[in-house]
Amino acid sequence: MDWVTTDRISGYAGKTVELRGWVANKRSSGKIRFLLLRDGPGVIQCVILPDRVSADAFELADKVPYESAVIVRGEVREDKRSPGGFEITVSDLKLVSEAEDYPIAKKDHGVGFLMDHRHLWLRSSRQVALLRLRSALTRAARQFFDEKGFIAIEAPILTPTSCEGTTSLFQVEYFDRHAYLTQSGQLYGEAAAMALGKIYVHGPTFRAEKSKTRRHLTEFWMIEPEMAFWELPETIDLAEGLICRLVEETLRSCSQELEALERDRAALEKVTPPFPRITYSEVVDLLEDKGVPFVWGNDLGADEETVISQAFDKPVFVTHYPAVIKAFYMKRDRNDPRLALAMDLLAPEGYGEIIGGGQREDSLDELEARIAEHGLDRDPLEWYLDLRRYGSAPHAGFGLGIERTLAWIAGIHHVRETIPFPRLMDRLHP
RNA sequence: UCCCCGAUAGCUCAAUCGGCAGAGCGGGUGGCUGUUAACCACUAGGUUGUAGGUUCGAGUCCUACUCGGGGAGCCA
Repeated sequence: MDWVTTDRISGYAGKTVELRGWVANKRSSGKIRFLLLRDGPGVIQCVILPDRVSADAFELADKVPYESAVIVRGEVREDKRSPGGFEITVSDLKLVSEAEDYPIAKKDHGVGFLMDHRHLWLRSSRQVALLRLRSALTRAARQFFDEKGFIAIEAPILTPTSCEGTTSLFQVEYFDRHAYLTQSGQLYGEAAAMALGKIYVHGPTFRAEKSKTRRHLTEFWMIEPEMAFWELPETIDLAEGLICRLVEETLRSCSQELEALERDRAALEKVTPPFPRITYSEVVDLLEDKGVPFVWGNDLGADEETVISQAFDKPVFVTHYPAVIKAFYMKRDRNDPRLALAMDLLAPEGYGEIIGGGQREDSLDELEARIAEHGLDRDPLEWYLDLRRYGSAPHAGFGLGIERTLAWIAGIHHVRETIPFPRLMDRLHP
């Protein structure tokens, strides 16, 4: 007898199969009992009738606690009354492991309780949908770069110093000295781009900022492409292509997940090229038109980002920020040295910045001056300066935040649900 | 670090003006041959976050603390 999973069940109509999974729910009506079996790929309703199974199995169908592991054998039948269209008429039900009282009920839980039980919360349909969508999203992103000839590289997670010199880092003991958890793979990505041409880093990132918002985690994942001999405009095109690909792929292959998440497809269908591209200075004018007080030279806060993203129904690129509010490695605009060749992509619906990047400073003299201006320690960056000493070339790249992108595409409120085990300022467990 | 809100049964919450601590879900028992977060009946379940204060009387008012949630700054 074949062990079949629910995603392939439609090919087995009329056949007797075995399914292995967990008791997601059960209902009974006297002499007929229903058991919802969750097997990972999906959920299927199993019907237990007293004249089709042993007395023990019929009894078990009533007594088996939620989330117990079971093996079901029975005939696959198409039935409109069953959620999902197919159901199993059970001929045998075996208990693999009886569960203790399951803490997560069918309804009404607070976020704190669910986060304490994250290891079990993952089993719920919404979380399963989110994690499947996350997997589809990272797969699509990597395919997008692979198809274009990008080489995947890994950046170190333990680093000797800060990449950007601004944010707080997690310090760890490293033999007789200190090391820091990386806040970006970018600098290493630049070195790899000089070796391989076009590369991307897909890896974790750590920020010790005491941020408590729906957009922040202390540990999150980025995909960071870096391209030698590329400049800002084509880098923006690449970012636009990536986002469109991710949305297309979601709409094409994740309909069930979007439905489970009750995500409005129409909002995603609007995400087609070209995205609006506005400069920082134009943003200042836009904010003025909207009656939001803002001074040129300040960084955009959450309120400003919300106003900007609400002015458009697709993601919007903001470019040419004042250099002083951007990282030391950003290349200055030749036409206006106050500006950096930077670009951020703001997601619609208030999800904030999902991409940040731009063209890198490729002049040794300029970069040395920036390091000094930012008050950074030069010694640990000598290797980075070498990239400008030995065949420096224009280059550019960006970082895509996986969790924010997923939160936006999935239409969920908080990024903590977009990663299996979120790390937050006040939460390191489970 | 700052601002706001909260903590009552295993879970989600209610409790009027300061006056007998309750409901739904989950658990247990029983019923029901097509249920869809099934339903119906019965049942068990409490040091109201901690410490102090005001009061004849505190879940309710006051102070401190602890924990949690939301937001800001910073950022992806």
